[in-house]
Amino acid sequence: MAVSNLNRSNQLRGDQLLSSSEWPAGIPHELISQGTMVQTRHGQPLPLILGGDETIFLPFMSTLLFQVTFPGALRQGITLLYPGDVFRAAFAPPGAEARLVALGTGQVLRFRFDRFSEFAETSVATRDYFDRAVARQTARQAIHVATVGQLDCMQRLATFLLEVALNTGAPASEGRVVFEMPLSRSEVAEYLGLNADTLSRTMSRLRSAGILTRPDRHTVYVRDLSALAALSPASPSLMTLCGDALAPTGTA
Amino acid sequence: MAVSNLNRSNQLRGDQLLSSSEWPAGIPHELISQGTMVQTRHGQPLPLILGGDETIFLPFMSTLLFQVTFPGALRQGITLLYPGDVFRAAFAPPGAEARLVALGTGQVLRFRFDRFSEFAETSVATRDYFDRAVARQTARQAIHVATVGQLDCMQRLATFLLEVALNTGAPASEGRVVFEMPLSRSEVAEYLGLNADTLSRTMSRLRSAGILTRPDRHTVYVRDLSALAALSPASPSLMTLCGDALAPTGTA
DNA sequence: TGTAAGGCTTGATCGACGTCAAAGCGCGTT
DNA sequence: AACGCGCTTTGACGTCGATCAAGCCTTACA
Repeated sequence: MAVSNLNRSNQLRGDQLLSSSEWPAGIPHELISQGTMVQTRHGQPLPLILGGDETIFLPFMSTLLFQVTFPGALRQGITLLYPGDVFRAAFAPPGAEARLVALGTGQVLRFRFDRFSEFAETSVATRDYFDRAVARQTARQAIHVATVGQLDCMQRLATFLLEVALNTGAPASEGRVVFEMPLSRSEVAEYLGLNADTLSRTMSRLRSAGILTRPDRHTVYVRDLSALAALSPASPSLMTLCGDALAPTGTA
Repeated sequence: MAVSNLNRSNQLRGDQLLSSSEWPAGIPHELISQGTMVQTRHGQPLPLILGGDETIFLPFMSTLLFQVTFPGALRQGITLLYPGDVFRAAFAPPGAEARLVALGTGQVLRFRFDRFSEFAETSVATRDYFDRAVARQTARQAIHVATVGQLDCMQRLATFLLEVALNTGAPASEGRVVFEMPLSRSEVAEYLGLNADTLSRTMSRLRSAGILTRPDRHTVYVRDLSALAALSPASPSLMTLCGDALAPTGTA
C-alpha cells in the first residue's frame, strides 16, 4: 500500500481511520482499503493528475468544490462534491485552469484511476457504486446549469442554500435547519455566476424577510425551510435528489 | 432481439443499418448489435424511461439536445450530444421536466440500461468506452457551466458556434468552416441562457464583422475561424476536447 | 492588546441585456 | 400567384445586477 506525501497532510490506508459505521452510505467496504485516505484542511487543493496515473477522489467526510477558470475570464464554481460522490481528473476540461479544493477539515479517499478501475473489474458493487454516483452528480449538474442559466439572483441563492442545507444540514426543529456555510461569499458568487456585492444584498433581503439568520459568519440558521424552498424553482428536484433528508412542513 | 415501436420510426438491430466504416470511433462493434437502432427526425423526442427498465441512448449518426425546465421557469438547454456520447435516463434530474430531442435525421442506438450493463460485464471495451464518454461529456459540461455563468453575450455565442463547428463542421478552406445549425434561434438562446432577441442582435454583429455569413437559415459559413475562436475564452478547451478536427491557422 | 489586512455590507451610479412591439422574410397551402 | 403563418430581425425602452467606493467587522499576528 503506497502512502505518499501530499502537502504534509496525514495519510493512512482508507480503512484505518474511521469505524465502518461512519462510512458514507453506498461505498463498498472492500473498496475503501484500496485507496489512500487524505486529511484535508479548508482551502487545501487536491492536485488533479492526468494521463497514465490519473487520480480519482472520493470525498469521505468532507465537501469539495470544483472550479474552472478560463484564461482572461472570472472563475466559475462548477460543482460541489459531498460524501458518496466521485471525481476523476478526466472530468476537468483541458485548456483551462481546473481546481479541486477541500472545503473543511475532513477526509478524502484518493486512488490512482488505473488501480481503481482494476479493482472495479473484480467488484460489481464498486462498478455499480461508481455508475450510480456519476449519474446522480450529472443530474445535479444539470440542475446547476439550469440554475445559472435561467434563474434570477434571489432564485439562484435560494437554490444554493437549499442544496447545501439538504446535503449537509442538521434539522433544528420542524422546518428549521442549521448548516455550516462551506464557501466564502465570493466563492458562492463564483458558484452562482453572480457578483459578490449583489449576492450580499440578496442575502440581506433573506435575513430581513426572516427566512434565515447568521449566528456567526460560518453558520446559517434557516428559520423557514418551506419559504426558502418556495423561492427556488429547483426545490422539487433537489428534494428528490437529496433524499428528502430534511422533510419540510410543506412546500408552499 | 426486441424491436418495439417508437413514434412510428423505423427500428432495426444496431448492426443492420450502416457499414462498419461509418460507425463513430470508439464504439465497440460487439456492443452495437445488442441495441435497437432508432431512426430520428428533427425535433423527435426520445422518451426517458426511469426505474427498472431505464433507457440509455447512444447518438450514432445524429446530434441530440438535452433540455430541463423547472416548474415556473424558462427552459434550459443542458448539453448537446454528438456521435460517440452516451446518455442514460438517470442523468436527468427528477422533479423537473426533462427532454431529450433529436436535432436532425439520423440514427440513435437505444438500450435498456440493465441489458447494457449486463453486456458491459462481459466486455472491457464497452466499460472503457462508457467511462471515457462520460468523462468527456462531464468535461464539456463544465465548460458549459463556466460559459453560462461567466461570459457575456458575445463570448457565449462564440463559444457555442465554436463547439458546433468543431463537432459537426466540415472545413471549407484554410480557416473556414461550414456547418448546419442544429438548433433554432430560440433553442440556442435557451442553451446559452440568453434572450432570443439579444442573441439575434449579437449574431448580426458577427455577420457585420465579416466573421460569418448565413447562406441560408440552416447553414453557417464561418469565414474566419481564428477570429471566432479569439472571441471565446473557452476556445483552448474546446479545441483540445474536440480533437482539433479543424486545425485553425492560428488562435490570435 | 494594538494594529494591519482582508472579507463583508451598503449606497450610488451605469450599462448590458431583457421585454415589448412592429416590420421583414421565407415557406407551405389553396 | 396570392395568402397566411411562423420565425427572425430590429428599434425603443426599462430594469436587474455589475461596478465602484466607503465604511465596518472579523481575524491573525505581533
